[in-house]
Amino acid sequence: MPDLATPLIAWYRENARDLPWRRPGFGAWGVLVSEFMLQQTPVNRVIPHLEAWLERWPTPTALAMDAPADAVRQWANLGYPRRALWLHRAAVEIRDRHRGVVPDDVDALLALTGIGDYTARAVAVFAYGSRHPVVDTNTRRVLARALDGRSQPGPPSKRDLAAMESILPAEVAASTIVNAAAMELGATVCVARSPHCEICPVADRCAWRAAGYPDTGDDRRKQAKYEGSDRQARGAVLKVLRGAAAHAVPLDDVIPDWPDALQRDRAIDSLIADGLAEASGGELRLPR
DNA sequence: CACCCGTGGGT
DNA sequence: TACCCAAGGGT
Repeated sequence: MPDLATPLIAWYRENARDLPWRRPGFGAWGVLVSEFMLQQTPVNRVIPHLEAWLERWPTPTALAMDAPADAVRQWANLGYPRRALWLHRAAVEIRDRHRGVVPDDVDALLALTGIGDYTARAVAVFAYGSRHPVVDTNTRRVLARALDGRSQPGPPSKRDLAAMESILPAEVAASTIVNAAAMELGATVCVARSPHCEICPVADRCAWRAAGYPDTGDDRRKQAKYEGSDRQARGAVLKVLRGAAAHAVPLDDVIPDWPDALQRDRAIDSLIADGLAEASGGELRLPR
Protein backbone atom coordinates (compact mmCIF):
# COMPACT_ATOMS: atom_id res chain seq x y z
CA MET A 1 0.00 0.00 0.00
CA PRO A 2 1.67 3.27 -1.12
CA ASP A 3 1.75 6.16 1.33
CA LEU A 4 -0.66 8.67 -0.13
CA ALA A 5 -1.29 10.54 3.10
CA THR A 6 2.11 12.22 3.40
CA PRO A 7 2.19 13.84 -0.05
CA LEU A 8 -1.53 14.67 0.14
CA ILE A 9 -1.07 16.56 3.41
CA ALA A 10 1.90 18.55 2.08
CA TRP A 11 0.07 19.34 -1.16
CA TYR A 12 -3.13 20.37 0.60
CA ARG A 13 -1.27 22.78 2.86
CA GLU A 14 -0.06 24.70 -0.19
CA ASN A 15 -2.93 24.27 -2.62
CA ALA A 16 -6.25 24.05 -0.80
CA ARG A 17 -8.80 26.55 -2.06
CA ASP A 18 -10.00 29.14 0.37
CA LEU A 19 -13.62 28.02 0.69
CA PRO A 20 -16.11 29.52 3.16
CA TRP A 21 -16.80 26.28 5.01
CA ARG A 22 -13.08 25.82 5.64
CA ARG A 23 -12.77 29.05 7.57
CA PRO A 24 -12.04 28.46 11.25
CA GLY A 25 -15.18 28.70 13.34
CA PHE A 26 -17.54 28.37 10.38
CA GLY A 27 -19.77 26.21 12.56
CA ALA A 28 -21.46 22.85 12.24
CA TRP A 29 -24.69 24.33 10.90
CA GLY A 30 -22.83 26.15 8.17
CA VAL A 31 -20.95 22.98 7.27
CA LEU A 32 -24.19 21.01 7.20
CA VAL A 33 -25.92 23.55 4.96
CA SER A 34 -22.91 23.66 2.65
CA GLU A 35 -22.91 19.87 2.34
CA PHE A 36 -26.60 19.84 1.42
CA MET A 37 -26.00 22.46 -1.24
CA LEU A 38 -22.92 20.67 -2.55
CA GLN A 39 -24.84 17.46 -3.18
CA GLN A 40 -24.56 17.45 -6.98
CA THR A 41 -24.16 21.21 -7.34
CA PRO A 42 -20.74 22.71 -8.18
CA VAL A 43 -18.80 24.73 -5.59
CA ASN A 44 -18.88 27.98 -7.52
CA ARG A 45 -22.65 28.01 -7.75
CA VAL A 46 -23.06 27.13 -4.07
CA ILE A 47 -21.01 29.84 -2.42
CA PRO A 48 -23.30 32.88 -2.92
CA HIS A 49 -26.39 30.87 -2.02
CA LEU A 50 -24.76 29.50 1.10
CA GLU A 51 -23.87 32.93 2.40
CA ALA A 52 -27.39 34.26 1.79
CA TRP A 53 -28.92 31.20 3.44
CA LEU A 54 -26.85 31.49 6.61
CA GLU A 55 -27.52 35.18 6.84
CA ARG A 56 -31.25 34.50 6.78
CA TRP A 57 -31.13 31.37 8.96
CA PRO A 58 -28.06 31.42 11.23
CA THR A 59 -29.25 28.37 13.20
CA PRO A 60 -31.26 25.20 12.57
CA THR A 61 -33.98 26.50 14.86
CA ALA A 62 -34.33 29.70 12.87
CA LEU A 63 -34.93 27.68 9.73
CA ALA A 64 -37.29 25.29 11.51
CA MET A 65 -39.51 28.21 12.54
CA ASP A 66 -40.17 29.22 8.94
CA ALA A 67 -42.28 27.34 6.40
CA PRO A 68 -40.83 24.76 3.99
CA ALA A 69 -42.00 27.10 1.21
CA ASP A 70 -39.50 29.70 2.39
CA ALA A 71 -36.69 27.18 2.17
CA VAL A 72 -37.70 26.10 -1.33
CA ARG A 73 -37.83 29.73 -2.48
CA GLN A 74 -34.50 30.58 -0.94
CA TRP A 75 -33.03 27.52 -2.63
CA ALA A 76 -33.80 29.29 -5.91
CA ASN A 77 -32.16 27.64 -8.90
CA LEU A 78 -29.65 25.41 -7.08
CA GLY A 79 -31.39 22.35 -8.48
CA TYR A 80 -32.86 19.24 -6.88
CA PRO A 81 -35.30 21.29 -4.78
CA ARG A 82 -36.08 18.23 -2.66
CA ARG A 83 -32.80 19.05 -0.94
CA ALA A 84 -34.28 22.33 0.29
CA LEU A 85 -37.27 20.47 1.66
CA TRP A 86 -35.06 17.87 3.28
CA LEU A 87 -32.77 20.50 4.76
CA HIS A 88 -35.81 22.14 6.31
CA ARG A 89 -36.95 18.78 7.71
CA ALA A 90 -33.48 18.13 9.08
CA ALA A 91 -33.59 21.51 10.82
CA VAL A 92 -36.88 20.58 12.45
CA GLU A 93 -35.44 17.25 13.53
CA ILE A 94 -32.34 18.93 14.93
CA ARG A 95 -34.53 21.31 16.92
CA ASP A 96 -36.80 18.54 18.21
CA ARG A 97 -34.31 15.74 18.81
CA HIS A 98 -31.08 17.58 19.54
CA ARG A 99 -32.13 20.84 21.20
CA GLY A 100 -31.17 22.78 18.11
CA VAL A 101 -27.57 21.56 18.06
CA VAL A 102 -26.23 19.75 14.99
CA PRO A 103 -25.27 16.29 16.29
CA ASP A 104 -21.64 15.17 16.09
CA ASP A 105 -22.39 11.46 16.00
CA VAL A 106 -22.47 9.71 12.62
CA ASP A 107 -25.48 7.56 13.46
CA ALA A 108 -27.46 10.53 14.75
CA LEU A 109 -26.56 12.44 11.59
CA LEU A 110 -27.55 9.50 9.39
CA ALA A 111 -30.96 9.50 11.03
CA LEU A 112 -31.65 13.05 9.78
CA THR A 113 -33.64 13.57 6.59
CA GLY A 114 -31.48 14.08 3.51
CA ILE A 115 -28.26 12.95 5.18
CA GLY A 116 -26.62 9.79 3.88
CA ASP A 117 -23.26 8.08 4.07
CA TYR A 118 -21.27 10.95 2.66
CA THR A 119 -22.88 13.92 4.38
CA ALA A 120 -23.01 12.30 7.82
CA ARG A 121 -19.28 11.64 7.80
CA ALA A 122 -18.45 14.99 6.21
CA VAL A 123 -20.20 16.82 9.06
CA ALA A 124 -18.69 14.60 11.75
CA VAL A 125 -15.21 15.08 10.30
CA PHE A 126 -15.13 18.64 8.94
CA ALA A 127 -17.36 20.28 11.53
CA TYR A 128 -16.35 18.28 14.60
CA GLY A 129 -12.94 16.85 13.78
CA SER A 130 -13.87 13.21 14.28
CA ARG A 131 -11.88 10.44 12.66
CA HIS A 132 -13.88 8.68 9.95
CA PRO A 133 -13.31 7.95 6.27
CA VAL A 134 -15.20 10.50 4.12
CA VAL A 135 -15.86 9.35 0.57
CA ASP A 136 -17.36 11.46 -2.16
CA THR A 137 -17.20 11.15 -5.92
CA ASN A 138 -13.84 12.94 -6.08
CA THR A 139 -12.27 10.65 -3.51
CA ARG A 140 -13.63 7.58 -5.26
CA ARG A 141 -11.98 8.66 -8.49
CA VAL A 142 -8.65 9.41 -6.76
CA LEU A 143 -8.64 6.02 -5.03
CA ALA A 144 -9.71 4.17 -8.17
CA ARG A 145 -6.75 5.63 -10.02
CA ALA A 146 -4.04 5.72 -7.39
CA LEU A 147 -4.83 2.37 -5.73
CA ASP A 148 -6.69 0.29 -8.30
CA GLY A 149 -5.11 1.54 -11.53
CA ARG A 150 -8.47 2.29 -13.09
CA SER A 151 -9.40 5.38 -15.07
CA GLN A 152 -12.79 5.72 -13.37
CA PRO A 153 -14.31 4.30 -10.21
CA GLY A 154 -16.91 1.57 -10.27
CA PRO A 155 -20.34 2.07 -8.75
CA PRO A 156 -20.38 3.37 -5.15
CA SER A 157 -20.16 0.64 -2.52
CA LYS A 158 -19.36 0.03 1.11
CA ARG A 159 -15.86 -1.00 0.02
CA ASP A 160 -15.14 2.66 -0.73
CA LEU A 161 -15.07 3.41 2.98
CA ALA A 162 -12.58 0.61 3.60
CA ALA A 163 -10.38 1.87 0.77
CA MET A 164 -10.32 5.38 2.25
CA GLU A 165 -9.70 3.99 5.72
CA SER A 166 -6.67 2.16 4.33
CA ILE A 167 -4.88 5.42 3.53
CA LEU A 168 -6.07 7.37 6.58
CA PRO A 169 -3.48 8.30 9.22
CA ALA A 170 -4.15 7.14 12.77
CA GLU A 171 -3.81 10.63 14.17
CA VAL A 172 -7.08 12.57 14.14
CA ALA A 173 -5.99 15.97 12.83
CA ALA A 174 -3.98 14.38 10.02
CA SER A 175 -6.89 12.13 9.08
CA THR A 176 -9.17 15.13 8.70
CA ILE A 177 -6.69 16.77 6.33
CA VAL A 178 -6.29 13.60 4.27
CA ASN A 179 -10.05 13.33 3.89
CA ALA A 180 -10.22 16.93 2.68
CA ALA A 181 -7.11 16.57 0.52
CA ALA A 182 -8.39 13.52 -1.35
CA MET A 183 -11.58 15.40 -2.22
CA GLU A 184 -9.65 18.52 -3.16
CA LEU A 185 -7.24 16.60 -5.38
CA GLY A 186 -10.13 14.95 -7.18
CA ALA A 187 -11.89 18.27 -7.61
CA THR A 188 -8.94 20.25 -8.95
CA VAL A 189 -6.21 17.91 -10.28
CA CYS A 190 -7.39 14.32 -10.58
CA VAL A 191 -10.49 15.44 -12.46
CA ALA A 192 -12.72 13.14 -14.49
CA ARG A 193 -11.55 14.28 -17.92
CA SER A 194 -8.04 15.50 -18.77
CA PRO A 195 -6.48 15.13 -15.30
CA HIS A 196 -3.44 17.29 -14.53
CA CYS A 197 -1.04 14.48 -13.72
CA GLU A 198 1.98 16.72 -14.34
CA ILE A 199 1.25 18.60 -11.12
CA CYS A 200 -0.18 15.72 -9.11
CA PRO A 201 1.51 15.12 -5.73
CA VAL A 202 0.92 11.36 -5.89
CA ALA A 203 1.78 10.84 -9.55
CA ASP A 204 4.94 8.92 -8.61
CA ARG A 205 2.88 6.35 -6.72
CA CYS A 206 -0.26 6.26 -8.86
CA ALA A 207 -1.20 2.77 -10.06
CA TRP A 208 -3.13 4.14 -13.03
CA ARG A 209 -0.14 6.16 -14.22
CA ALA A 210 2.24 3.25 -13.63
CA ALA A 211 0.02 1.05 -15.79
CA GLY A 212 0.16 3.55 -18.67
CA TYR A 213 -3.26 5.14 -18.17
CA PRO A 214 -5.41 2.21 -19.33
CA ASP A 215 -8.96 3.19 -20.15
CA THR A 216 -10.99 0.88 -17.99
CA GLY A 217 -14.18 2.41 -19.24
CA ASP A 218 -16.81 4.11 -17.18
CA ASP A 219 -19.42 1.72 -15.83
CA ARG A 220 -21.53 4.49 -14.39
CA ARG A 221 -24.93 4.81 -15.93
CA LYS A 222 -25.32 7.74 -18.27
CA GLN A 223 -27.50 10.59 -17.13
CA ALA A 224 -30.95 10.54 -18.67
CA LYS A 225 -31.61 13.21 -21.24
CA TYR A 226 -33.02 16.34 -19.64
CA GLU A 227 -34.69 17.95 -22.64
CA GLY A 228 -38.29 16.77 -22.76
CA SER A 229 -38.01 14.87 -19.49
CA ASP A 230 -40.36 14.80 -16.51
CA ARG A 231 -37.61 16.48 -14.53
CA GLN A 232 -37.68 19.42 -16.90
CA ALA A 233 -41.46 19.66 -16.46
CA ARG A 234 -41.15 19.53 -12.69
CA GLY A 235 -38.50 22.21 -12.83
CA ALA A 236 -40.76 24.44 -14.88
CA VAL A 237 -43.66 23.98 -12.46
CA LEU A 238 -41.50 24.76 -9.45
CA LYS A 239 -40.05 27.81 -11.14
CA VAL A 240 -43.59 29.16 -11.46
CA LEU A 241 -44.42 28.36 -7.83
CA ARG A 242 -41.22 29.99 -6.62
CA GLY A 243 -41.68 32.98 -8.84
CA ALA A 244 -42.54 36.51 -7.95
CA ALA A 245 -44.96 37.18 -5.13
CA ALA A 246 -47.38 34.52 -6.27
CA HIS A 247 -48.08 32.41 -3.22
CA ALA A 248 -50.75 30.35 -4.92
CA VAL A 249 -51.23 29.80 -8.62
CA PRO A 250 -54.47 28.66 -10.27
CA LEU A 251 -53.86 25.19 -11.69
CA ASP A 252 -54.80 26.45 -15.14
CA ASP A 253 -51.98 28.98 -14.97
CA VAL A 254 -49.23 26.44 -14.21
CA ILE A 255 -47.16 26.03 -17.38
CA PRO A 256 -50.38 26.09 -19.48
CA ASP A 257 -48.48 25.95 -22.76
CA TRP A 258 -46.38 22.90 -21.88
CA PRO A 259 -46.20 20.74 -25.03
CA ASP A 260 -47.30 17.56 -23.24
CA ALA A 261 -50.36 18.05 -21.03
CA LEU A 262 -50.12 14.55 -19.60
CA GLN A 263 -46.54 15.16 -18.64
CA ARG A 264 -47.49 18.46 -17.04
CA ASP A 265 -50.15 16.77 -14.90
CA ARG A 266 -47.74 14.00 -14.00
CA ALA A 267 -45.19 16.59 -12.91
CA ILE A 268 -47.71 18.37 -10.70
CA ASP A 269 -48.89 15.10 -9.13
CA SER A 270 -45.35 13.96 -8.41
CA LEU A 271 -44.44 17.30 -6.85
CA ILE A 272 -47.44 16.98 -4.56
CA ALA A 273 -46.45 13.40 -3.71
CA ASP A 274 -42.95 14.62 -2.85
CA GLY A 275 -44.30 17.35 -0.58
CA LEU A 276 -42.90 20.08 -2.81
CA ALA A 277 -46.36 21.39 -3.70
CA GLU A 278 -49.84 21.51 -2.23
CA ALA A 279 -53.14 21.70 -4.10
CA SER A 280 -56.27 23.23 -2.66
CA GLY A 281 -59.21 25.17 -4.06
CA GLY A 282 -57.99 24.71 -7.60
CA GLU A 283 -54.69 26.34 -6.74
CA LEU A 284 -51.16 25.10 -6.40
CA ARG A 285 -48.65 26.44 -3.89
CA LEU A 286 -45.39 25.63 -2.15
CA PRO A 287 -45.75 23.68 1.14
CA ARG A 288 -46.69 25.62 4.25
C1' DC B 1 -29.54 -2.22 -6.81
C1' DA B 2 -31.47 0.64 -10.56
C1' DC B 3 -33.65 4.46 -11.08
C1' DC B 4 -35.19 8.98 -10.17
C1' DC B 5 -34.46 13.72 -8.95
C1' DG B 6 -32.56 20.26 -11.49
C1' DT B 7 -29.67 23.36 -13.29
C1' DG B 8 -25.94 25.49 -15.55
C1' DG B 9 -21.04 25.68 -17.10
C1' DG B 10 -17.31 23.49 -19.73
C1' DT B 11 -15.71 21.25 -24.03
C1' DT C 1 -24.22 21.20 -31.21
C1' DA C 2 -24.70 17.47 -28.02
C1' DC C 3 -22.73 15.58 -24.33
C1' DC C 4 -20.31 15.44 -19.98
C1' DC C 5 -20.18 16.50 -15.30
C1' DA C 6 -21.12 18.18 -10.64
C1' DA C 7 -18.72 17.58 -2.09
C1' DG C 8 -25.59 12.39 -3.08
C1' DG C 9 -29.79 10.56 -1.15
C1' DG C 10 -34.31 8.28 -1.07
C1' DT C 11 -37.11 4.69 -2.70
